Formats: sequence, C-alpha cells, structure tokens
Amino acid sequence: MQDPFDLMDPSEDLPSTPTAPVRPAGYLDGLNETQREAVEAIDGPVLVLAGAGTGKTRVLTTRLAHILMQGRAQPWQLLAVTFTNKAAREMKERVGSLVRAPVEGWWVGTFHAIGARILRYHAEAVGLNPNFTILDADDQVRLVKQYIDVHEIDDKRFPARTIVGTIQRWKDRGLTPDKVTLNEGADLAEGRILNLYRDYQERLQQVNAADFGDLLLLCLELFQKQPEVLQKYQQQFRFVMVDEYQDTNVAQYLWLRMLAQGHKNICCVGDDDQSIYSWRGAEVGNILRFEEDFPGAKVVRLERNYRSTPHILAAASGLIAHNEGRLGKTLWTEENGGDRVRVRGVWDGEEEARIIGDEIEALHGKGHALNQMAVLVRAGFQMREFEERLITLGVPYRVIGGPRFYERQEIRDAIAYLRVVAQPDDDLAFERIVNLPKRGIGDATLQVVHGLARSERISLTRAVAKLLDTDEIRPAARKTLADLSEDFSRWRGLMAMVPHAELAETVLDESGYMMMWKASKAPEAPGRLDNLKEMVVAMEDFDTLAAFLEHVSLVMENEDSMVQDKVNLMTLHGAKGLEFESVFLPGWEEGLFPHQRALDDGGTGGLEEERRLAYVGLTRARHRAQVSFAANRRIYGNWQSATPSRFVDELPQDNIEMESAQGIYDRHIGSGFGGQGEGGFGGSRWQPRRRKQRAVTLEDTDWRTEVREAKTDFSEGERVFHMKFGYGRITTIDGEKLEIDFEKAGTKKVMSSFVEPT
DNA sequence: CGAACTGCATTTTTT
DNA sequence: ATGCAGTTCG
Repeated sequence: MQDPFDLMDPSEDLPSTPTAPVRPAGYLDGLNETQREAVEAIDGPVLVLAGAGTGKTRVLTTRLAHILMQGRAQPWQLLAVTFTNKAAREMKERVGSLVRAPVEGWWVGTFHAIGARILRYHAEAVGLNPNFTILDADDQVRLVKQYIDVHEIDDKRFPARTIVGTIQRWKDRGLTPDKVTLNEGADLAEGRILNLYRDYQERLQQVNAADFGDLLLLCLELFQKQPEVLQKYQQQFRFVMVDEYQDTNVAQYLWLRMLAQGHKNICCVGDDDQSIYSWRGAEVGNILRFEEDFPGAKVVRLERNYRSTPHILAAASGLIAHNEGRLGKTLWTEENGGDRVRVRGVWDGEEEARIIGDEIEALHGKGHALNQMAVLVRAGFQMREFEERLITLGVPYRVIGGPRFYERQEIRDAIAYLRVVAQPDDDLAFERIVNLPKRGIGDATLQVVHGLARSERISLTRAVAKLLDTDEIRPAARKTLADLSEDFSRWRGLMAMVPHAELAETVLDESGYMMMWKASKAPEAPGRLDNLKEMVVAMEDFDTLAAFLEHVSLVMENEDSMVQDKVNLMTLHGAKGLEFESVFLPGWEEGLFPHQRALDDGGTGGLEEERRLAYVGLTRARHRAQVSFAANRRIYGNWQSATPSRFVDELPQDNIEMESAQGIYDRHIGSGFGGQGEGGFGGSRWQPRRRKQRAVTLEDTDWRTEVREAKTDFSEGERVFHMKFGYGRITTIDGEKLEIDFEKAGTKKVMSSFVEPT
C-alpha cells in the first residue's frame, strides 16, 4: 500500500532541470495512497475532494513542493490562491519548510492580494493609477451614502449597508453595471440601485480606488481588453492551485478559468460538504460542476480522516447524509475507541452555559489544555452567556472574531491621513480627516468643495486647491484649508526623504491628531494613543508606505495569540479550518440552529447550508464533542420556548449518548418536537419576516440626477448669476477662475462652474 | 455644535 | 436587553 521508500514512480519520472535538487523525495513520505495520488497528479485538471481532517493542506503544500522538486516549474510559474491570509500564510510556511527556501515574492496569496498585484502592474488599462487605493467596507458605505440622496433612494428600505451588499453580490457574480440584467436592476428601487452602482463605479475611477470586488472584476476586464496580457499570465502560471474551492464565487471562478485556460493544469481542493458561505456569494455549483468545466478532470477523494474518533466521524457523516446533491464522500478512520457524541438537553440557556462551563473546568482539572477546547455557537449574541459563565468560574477564554486592530477608529483615522499623503485623490480618506481634529471646516464649506469636485469631476484635494484663490469659501475656512493643503504638500515632500514610520509620526503630530487625543479626557483616549504608537512601530516592518497601506487594506486580520492557554469561543463559521480536542456545540434548537432566517430566505438550500455548518462544527472535534439544546431561551429580552433542532434527530443514535432532563427531549413522540403546534420558537419574533419589497410605484421611474454641465466659455463683461453672490459682471477671466464685480457683494474671485449666464 | 432622545433591528464575514 | 443611528433640542 503505502511504501514510504517507494520514493518515485519511474513512470512519473519526468525530466528535471539541472537546478532541481538531487535530494530524495522525502517530502512524499508518510502520505497515504490517495494523498499521494493527488500530489503526483500534476498535469491536467484535478479536483481533490478533501473531507474534513483528511490532510488537505498537506496535500496542497506537498504538491506545490513536488512540482518544484520535479523541476516542472520555477517558483514564479506557480499560482496558489487561498481565501484568507491565514491560509496563505500557512501555505507559505509549509511550502517554505518543504523546499527549504523562503516563499517570498511567489504567487501564493489570497484571491484579492493576487488580483491587486496583477492590477498594480496594469492599472492604466482599466483606468486607474498603479497607486490606487483599496476601499474597505467603511469607505464603501460612506461612498454609497453620498449617492443615496442623489438618487432619491429611500434609505429606510435600502440602507447604505444593504446597497453595498447588493453591489458586492453583483460583483461576486462578475456583473459590472452594464451586465446587470434589466429585470434584476429594475427590480431594486425602480432601477435606482443600479444607477447608483453606475455612479459608484464612476466615482471609484475618479478617486483612483477599487473595492474588494473590483480587485477581481477589473482583472477580468483587463484580460478581456488585453488578451496579450492574459496570455502572458497563462503562460507564466504553468500550474494553478486553489484552496477551499467550494467557497469561490462566480467572479473568482471566471478569473481562475481564464488564467488556467492555456495549459489546464489546475488543481482545486475543496469539500462541498463544508460550503457555508453561499450568503457571501460562494457558489457550491463551482465545485459540483468541476468535471464539466474541465473535461477529463481527475477526481481524487481524500476520505481517510486523521482527526476525529469513529463516533464523532459517524455522527457527522450520518448528519450530512441528509443533504442532497452532494458529490459524496465516505470518511473513515483507522482510529478506535473514543466516546460517543454527547447530547444534552437542558432547561434554559443559563443551565447550558453552566454544564458546559463545569465540563470545561473538569477537563481542565484532569490536565486537558484549555487551548484544546472550543465552544462553537451559531450567532454572536450567544457568546455572552458563555463569557459570563467562564468569568464567574475564572476560566480564561478568548473570543475569536472580535474587533480588529485596523478597524479601530483611531487607526483608521491615522491611515486616512497617510492615504491622503500617498494618494491625493483619495476622497474618502480626505473626507474622513478634513475636519478631524476639528478645524472649523463645516458642512457649508464642504458643500462648496463637493460641488466643484462633482461638476468638474475632480477629486476633493484638487477642488480645494482650485478654490483656495477664490472667494467661494469664507476666509476663515479658506485659511484653514490652505494650511491643510500646505501641510499635505509638505508631508508628500517628506515621503521621499524620511522613513515612513517617521513620516507617520510627523503627520499625526503636525496635523494635531495626536494632540486631539492627548487633550481628550475620554476614558479610552490613552488606549487610543497607545494603539497609534503601536501602529507606527508596526509600520517599520514594511519597506514602503505603499506596502504598509496595501497590508492594511488586504490583511485586515487578528493576530491570534494562540499561545496562551485559553478556551476558544467563536462562531461555527469562524471555526472552519480549525480543530480542537473537545468541542461544545450549544444552541441546537429549531429557529436558532438551523437559524430561522436561513430557513426563511434560503429554503431547502438554506437548510442544507445550516446542516453543513453543523457538520463543520462536529468535525472540528478530535476526541470529544458535546451538542446541547435548551428548552427555554431568552432572546432579545423575551423568553421563548424552543424545541430541539432537527439536526439532533438526524444524528445516528448509535453514535450519540443522550442525556436530557425529563420532558425536554422526546424523540419518538409525534414529530419529535416538544408539543407546540408550530416548530421553532413560540414568539412572533421567530416568524418569517416579510422580506419582499413593496410593489414599485411608477411615479418617478425615470428620475435621473440632473448633471448640470458647467459652462466654460464666458467672456469678459458678460452678466452672470452666482448662487451666493447674486448678479454681477465678469471683469477678468483666468481659465476657470473668474473675477466678477457683483452688484451687491462687490468684487470676488469665483469658479466658473458656480456661475450661470443670465 | 454637542448631548439627549427616539426608533429599530438584531446570522453567519473575508478580502 | 441592547446598541446603534438618525434626529432633535439646548
């Protein structure tokens, strides 16, 4: 079977380049037969169906090393994409240790990081400068907000957040504004959302920015516009590898397909049973269709599980078997023994937290590391209960998925300053800091700046520059803006002179931002100052300011300090890819898990995704898994009675050990639910919500923003009207700057775009 | 311009 | 219950 000394199959022995190390292929040792099959299937399309705990990462990294060791490609000819930075980092580390070389500068990274890298080389082709800004969620929302009024969209029905989501979903599907079908576009607020999308894209272009979706979408555009560029990459990337393929969205799929089309050496690793991100645009269809998309694909199933005990594995397998439309895998293990999955029915949430807390304490007392225990909840609000209990018990814990360093307000403010320094056209960053600290730049002033920026289609920074020697802005504000402009010019000059960490210090200091927090007597102020210092220190790890900013936009992550021995508290989604000795799965109740919302708007597909989530949860456990449900739970302040999740019933009886208080669980009575007519929580809060939008009204279907074309060809002596200064006669013309003798206001310098002929 | 008030929603989340 | 966002009042 697996002979560790059968190092190389002669039939697979392909000519190696002279530079290939002559070291025996020790890296293949210890792979099982199927893993090895996956590693050695180098040519042509390959789909590796990797069940939970079957050594997926190992296969991926070994395969990469194998290709290199075989001399089939040089490092820069490999493309390996992941979803998260964490996965990318892990891959780099493991490949690095296999080939004993640093994996620096290789094409190993997240879809977005690699997309950005490609775009920076070819930015001009898609209308951007190479130093374009990458927007984050916050910027997106603020940008959309600016257009909600313009398009007369009811922000009650369509909050900015939702619109950003809609645009994102379109982008996930590879849809630029012109590709959104009329039907779909017109459906949303009479097409106004689609119009907003159009403006949004145009604005991004103007401010030289791209959002996350664009990092892929613009690549697609680039490849279409410039086939020779695509061809270059197709030739360069002789081997393409993809992790978590079940999570790819349409845009990513198209992106991969284009890049791999040349040689078709693409290897996708994934598990359809762990697809839990459809709500974020992931298309399970991509993995289900792989063999059609890439004819002649070799499919390798990794089914031997190295993680969990037989009962846990069987329970998870029995559960997931209730799903239809799976590619199907049968996980097995050579391990023996182990306990059954424990299932506990309790009276209420408090008791549930108590029994789990006690169990954690007991295990800890028996010498089990807290690190190796995890409580996996369906939704964030469930965590509080456990936190409280663990605090009471004095058991240290960590919450995974909390707020991140780079999302803190002060860090984002500081970064906004740096963004404006690095990229003057970055309007979103400019807006964020123009009056922070307070400088007396109020709405009125900004209105004027915005007006000019919009009518001239220029950035705010440029608009400000133009307005400085006019009288459009009242003197006090003008002075302030002039000073600020000057500061930025100076800082930009400094950029080439001093190290960027030092530059950051200077900027934060001279802008008064530091002073603002030093003067603040808010209790959190000192912490914020510390964070700012920490950021400056962190900047030293980067070669350039641009590199730091790229890091901040693309690597928004928590540095998980897994070193300390603490119980892990996280959502089921957050647990994907992790494993623990003991796993606690509370809240298995109808309405909560499966979540009512998922059921309402996902239908059967929604239920199946919830079931996959349950499967993911169970398969995180190595030795112990404990599922629990409560008969009563307080949700948003009201007590609701709950019935056990259908998933509890779906666990094979032979693999579980049920212990439930009297009357809380009775599997064999009727439908198995605790006697209420309706499933789910009793209260109306758990009833399906009406989600469909009200019918469209016809009245203002054709409403469009009126874009007033600024008249540019004024002549001296012409009589004009100005919104603020009234009527006057032009005395001097200097490009767009006019000097006008106003009848009431006297002589003023104004911008031509603020003036209309009479 | 900032503090207090009101209404409202409240799954999951990366990049 | 709770927090957040938008609005209104001093």
